[in-house]
Amino acid sequence: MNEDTFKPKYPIREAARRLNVSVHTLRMYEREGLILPFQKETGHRLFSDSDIVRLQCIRLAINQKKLSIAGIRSMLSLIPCWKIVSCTEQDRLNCQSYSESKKPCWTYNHVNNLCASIECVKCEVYLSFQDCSNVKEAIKNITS
Amino acid sequence: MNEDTFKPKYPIREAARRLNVSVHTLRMYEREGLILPFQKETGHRLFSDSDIVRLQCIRLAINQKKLSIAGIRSMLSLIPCWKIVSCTEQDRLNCQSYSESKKPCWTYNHVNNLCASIECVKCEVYLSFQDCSNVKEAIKNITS
DNA sequence: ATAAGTTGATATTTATAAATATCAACAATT
DNA sequence: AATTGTTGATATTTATAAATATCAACTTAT
Repeated sequence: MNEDTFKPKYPIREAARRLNVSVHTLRMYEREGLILPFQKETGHRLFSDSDIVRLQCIRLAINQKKLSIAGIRSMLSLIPCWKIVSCTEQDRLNCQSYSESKKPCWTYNHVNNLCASIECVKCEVYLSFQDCSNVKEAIKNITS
Repeated sequence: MNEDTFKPKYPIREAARRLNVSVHTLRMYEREGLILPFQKETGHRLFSDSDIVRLQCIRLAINQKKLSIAGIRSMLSLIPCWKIVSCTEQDRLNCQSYSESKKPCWTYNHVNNLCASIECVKCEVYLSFQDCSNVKEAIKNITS
């Protein structure tokens, strides 16, 4: 976890090569809400080392742990983001992600709350769940 | 939710008939940790109306929401049981379910903690998650 | 210029989870 | 007695998610 862990680096083809999956698969994971890669103003994606680790966790969850993409999405939807970014009660009331729970918070278009002023791709919630099996730890931490 | 919601009633064959699945499938769900039906001293299972509802939710999760059994198990593993049954810190330290997070708490053989003196099948944690999509609500409740 | 990227759609392949269907040997229920 | 239940194992079927492979039309990078 050095200083450029989160630095956008690899074009999609290179990321796919490193993960041994197809380019299409990476776009699918994005469409499904599992990842949120950096995009240049031109629309071209650049993947960071953190993204690679995140994707390795996703691959592990699918191939070894036998979770479906929907299952991973459901797990990520349980991250108590409102505690991590310190939402006010009013923020929560205005948050679709808080009231629903079908998609990870970073897949929503946030309006009228704390997250409206944050880019999800740079948000602590997204960045700290590089490893998708850490959701329970997060729940423990906020309740202790 | 009347007084006999949780009363053991239906033999496995009758439960399977009501849910339109095979008897084997119900046993599989149990082996996978998703359900915990009452068992007579003879080993014969009896399913309650609550079990039927629970199983309907499981069927919905698999067939409509596209979760795998492993995915449902992972979701249920995130229930903050230690808050629901008011574990002490020492209870938590002695709890395999707290330290791991691969199976729902009711699938563990509890020793040296609060749950050692409770039958999981009668525990509030198990009984209150009849609807497996309520995990986020539970997380919200304990953090507010 | 060539290579690599984009979106969006569609079609196919592949892998495998989910479910069913079997055994056998035995016990409990009605 | 006949039915329904138990465990445990195995084998097969079925459904479908996951992944790949295609298009086309276009844009960006080197």
